[in-house]
Amino acid sequence: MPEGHTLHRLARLHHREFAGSSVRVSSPQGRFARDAAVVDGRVFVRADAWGKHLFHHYEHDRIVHVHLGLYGAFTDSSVPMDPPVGQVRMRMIGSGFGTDLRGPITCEVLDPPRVDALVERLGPDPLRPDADPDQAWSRISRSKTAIGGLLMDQAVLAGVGNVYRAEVLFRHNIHPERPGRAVSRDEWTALWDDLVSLMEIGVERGRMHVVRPEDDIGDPSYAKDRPRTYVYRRAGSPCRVCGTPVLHKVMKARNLFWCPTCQPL
DNA sequence: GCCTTATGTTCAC
DNA sequence: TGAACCTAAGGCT
Repeated sequence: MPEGHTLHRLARLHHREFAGSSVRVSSPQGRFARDAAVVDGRVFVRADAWGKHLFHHYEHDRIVHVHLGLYGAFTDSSVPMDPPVGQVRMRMIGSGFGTDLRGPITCEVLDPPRVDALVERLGPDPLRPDADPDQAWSRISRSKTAIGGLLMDQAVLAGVGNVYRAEVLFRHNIHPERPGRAVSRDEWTALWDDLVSLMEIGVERGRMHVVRPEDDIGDPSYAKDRPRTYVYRRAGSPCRVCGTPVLHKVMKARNLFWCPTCQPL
């Protein structure tokens, strides 16, 4: 589930497993081969994440930038690793830990100025301690755009994706199509604080957990492999709070879900 | 074996 | 606004 929490969890894992020693980096599939050769064998200094972007900092100012896109994923294993299976864009082998990256939308080597330029285009990330929610508020409070769209705009807020978008708006009884400037300052503060805690839980558990215990009532048809949610992917099912069928529409090519009773316009 | 689906982004029109 | 793109899994035939 590559929303911001996934990338921060990966950054934490990669930092723990790779930082401080050299890493073998290759591209079994070939598409990252030229860049892999640049960092192969260098010392891995640190990993960090901003929004949905992951950065591996190697010695001598070379940074591997990864964006998972819709279905990129890392598969971890012990060392020695088995021969690569499928389309492995990047293989990393450390001492005792290795990982394969498949299906990212971006995997490239950058220098520090290019990383700075990239990060400059991103809004505050609720998972970063230095994040300033006022920066997002200044955009939201002046915008006619729907809050559901603004939360997904990485230049406004970095790291929130379609699931957190739907769930946090439900938790605060805000209709996703309400204009940003019709969101009050207090509502925004509450939304931000909630995103911080929900996404931190996501990092800790490696899985989204957004349903309050008192609302976590049975839903036997719910697929095991997706997070238990209030509205995301629950179109037609009764709202966990009021029982009204959850609504769905496609908005700007993304699936949007909400409860018309709990989230009146 | 083929079709659909997905938590995202970018580019063309 | 729609299409394209990166890949794998699940449901279907």
